[in-house]
Amino acid sequence: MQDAALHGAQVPSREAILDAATALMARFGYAGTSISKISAASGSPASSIYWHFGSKDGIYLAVLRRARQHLVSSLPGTRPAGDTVGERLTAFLDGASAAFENHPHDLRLLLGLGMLEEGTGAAAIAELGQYRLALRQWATDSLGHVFGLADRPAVADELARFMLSVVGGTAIARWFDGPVTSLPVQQLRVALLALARHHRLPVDEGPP
Amino acid sequence: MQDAALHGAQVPSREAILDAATALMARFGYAGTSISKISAASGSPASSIYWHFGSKDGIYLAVLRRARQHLVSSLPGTRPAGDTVGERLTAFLDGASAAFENHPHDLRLLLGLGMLEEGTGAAAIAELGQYRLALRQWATDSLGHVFGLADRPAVADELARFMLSVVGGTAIARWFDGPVTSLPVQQLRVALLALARHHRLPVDEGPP
DNA sequence: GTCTATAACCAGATAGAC
DNA sequence: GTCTATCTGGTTATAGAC
Repeated sequence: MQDAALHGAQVPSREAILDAATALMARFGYAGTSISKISAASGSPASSIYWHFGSKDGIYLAVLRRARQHLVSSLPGTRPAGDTVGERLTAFLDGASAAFENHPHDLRLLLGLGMLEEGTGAAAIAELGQYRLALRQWATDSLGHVFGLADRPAVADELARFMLSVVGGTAIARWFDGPVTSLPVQQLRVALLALARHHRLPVDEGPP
Repeated sequence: MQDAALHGAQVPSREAILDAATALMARFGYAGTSISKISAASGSPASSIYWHFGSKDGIYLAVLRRARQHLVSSLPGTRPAGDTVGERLTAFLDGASAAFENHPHDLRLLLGLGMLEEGTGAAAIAELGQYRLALRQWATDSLGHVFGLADRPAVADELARFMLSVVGGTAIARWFDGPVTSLPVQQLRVALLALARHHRLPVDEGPP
């Protein structure tokens, strides 16, 4: 497979193709997105697409890579501000909610395209794994900082998994219900605090 | 579209076709499943498939219908047993976890095939909505009974949505990680109890 | 109800001029 | 880097014998 990076030139059409492919694949999935649709949506002929990406798998891989970069670089830092657990947790959840709102495409790509196994290249599958790992790492680090869990990584990991389950489930609900549905920040707050207490973590919050 | 029901005959091949189509669509999605693959997997020629279901949309609709029936009929009743909130909640979550383990196909169909909008028939989309509603109704009724929420339906609905978000997110994690991942029953228990307390519901459980 | 055969079309991918 | 033209194969769907 050829790649524009090897040729050194800056290619505006490359980005346009990626934009179109991202939107289509987030909507219709990998199998449901054809080269000709990408061609029509981006304005570039099919041969240009192949010149840039070599194959349909190549486009998919490039789309995933860019989506991961976009999403990860839009995440807030892993040290949410605040003097108390409650403040830091609020800051963390607000940041997560904002990222959730601003990157529906990228999330859908991660979630919806998990269905491939056969029929797609190993590189794309690996990229998907990286995508998911990056999110997990971010959540684990952030929650570790919120609750002061440097010495209890297992607990941080458990909280992150639970949190990401809710994120994933909410993303599903969103693609049925549309943008009305957003992250249930309040419930997540209550749930995460309860899980922290359940692990006997010091949580400086009582009933109001 | 024709339909075997109109012809009155019992058709064993119909079920075989549906079995094959269910497995394939749960794995590869709607667009990724072709008639010829269903034909090869079920042993019936393509023309038989069209005789039974009329179109690819027709197969999809029938697959969804049957998956919904299977899943819904496998759910435990909406009145989990127990004298205390804690006991009823445990019974409810154990039942949900069992259904989750036993019906990965049916859940995947619900979740993964949400990506269609265009390109698939309106009837199939409506069926998907029914599918999802049935699950929501079951969760709402069950949690209403667990916490005694006959007079506070909004709270029951909120708890059900939160619970189903976790279920959906876990289903996603499962199709990355495989059957190792199951419903986080313990965390769900802690979270749901905390949300109930947050709504000032009487919860007969303190720290042990 | 199931078979073989096939029509009509669209998919992924490539060739070669420019 | 982009264009037009094209090849090959798979796709949905149908026709008509049995």
